Amino acid sequence: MTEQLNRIKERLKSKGYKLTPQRETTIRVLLQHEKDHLSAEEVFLLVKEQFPEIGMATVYRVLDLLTELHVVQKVNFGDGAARFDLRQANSPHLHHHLICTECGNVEEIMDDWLLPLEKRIEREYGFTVTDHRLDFQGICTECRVKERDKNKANNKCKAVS
Amino acid sequence: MTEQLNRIKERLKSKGYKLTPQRETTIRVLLQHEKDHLSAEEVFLLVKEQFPEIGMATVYRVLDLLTELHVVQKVNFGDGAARFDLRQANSPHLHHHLICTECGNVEEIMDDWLLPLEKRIEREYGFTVTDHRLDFQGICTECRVKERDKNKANNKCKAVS
DNA sequence: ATCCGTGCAAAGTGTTTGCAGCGTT
DNA sequence: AACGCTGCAAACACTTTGCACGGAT
Repeated sequence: MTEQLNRIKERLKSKGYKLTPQRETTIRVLLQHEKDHLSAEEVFLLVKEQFPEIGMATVYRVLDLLTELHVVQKVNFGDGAARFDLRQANSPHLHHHLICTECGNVEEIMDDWLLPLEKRIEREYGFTVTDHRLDFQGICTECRVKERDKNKANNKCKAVS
Repeated sequence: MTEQLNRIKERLKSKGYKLTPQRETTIRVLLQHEKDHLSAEEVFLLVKEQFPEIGMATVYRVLDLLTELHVVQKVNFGDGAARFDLRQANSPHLHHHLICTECGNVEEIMDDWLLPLEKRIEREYGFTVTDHRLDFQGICTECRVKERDKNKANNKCKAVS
């Protein structure tokens, strides 16, 4: 984790960007919430706890910067706000998402399924892949159970009335 | 194409929605631009040509409706605006996208690569997949050529100065 | 002295909502 | 008369921008 932080600091410096307290705090927050998919506003609130003077605009600027440096990836799950996903250390593979359309929960899966496909795309389409994104929408286990129970209840009511 | 239109009309009716001129025109526009990935505003402008009184809000409402009916899918390529993709007739498979980060061009590929993965997700994660989305970002052939030429030019200049 | 980075407020953009009016049923 | 659908304008949510200030080089 400190190692990751150093790696990122290095990358900032090597591109001529300064490591300001705002930037460092933002990076720390992102590392601490590696598993979440924070929106800009969520990042802002978390950073504000440690650095109350910061403004939204700065957070947006830092997030843009980190996107440019490939430290995070901007993703969009369809709820109005962009979210930011920390990228894996030395790996070219992003994780994929299982997005539940009932409860909005997002689960990550880390399997590495797409490399063969990327090779094929390079070959067949002449397209150099730098990134990919694979999301599945559907119903998670919990919601399927809930849904089933609800239906049962409804049927009971219908039977009574 | 008329066949598709009828299919969609049927689906509207079966869910108790009316087929108004606004809705029909919007659907026609979407069918005519099957290959594009129109934003709400682009749809609006195209519909307006045939139906000048229509308002943006109506277009948004129709697009929401069609999303709900699984006629289109809302996608987001990261350029701020949602785009709407006509879904394939009787096929559960969506197409995938090759998005060029240089010129913004979006190419579609229709291969059907993900069905085995979906099965595996159902089995291993207990997650019922209803939809998926697979996009690749990278550099398309044309941009790679341009990039190479530009670099050549730059190097020439450096050599001169 | 210059330049980069910041905070604030204002502006911008894409999207949603409230509401009165209209046409069907 | 009730209801679904519409157009308009206002509201909204997220993001970007202009600008003056401050700190580091």
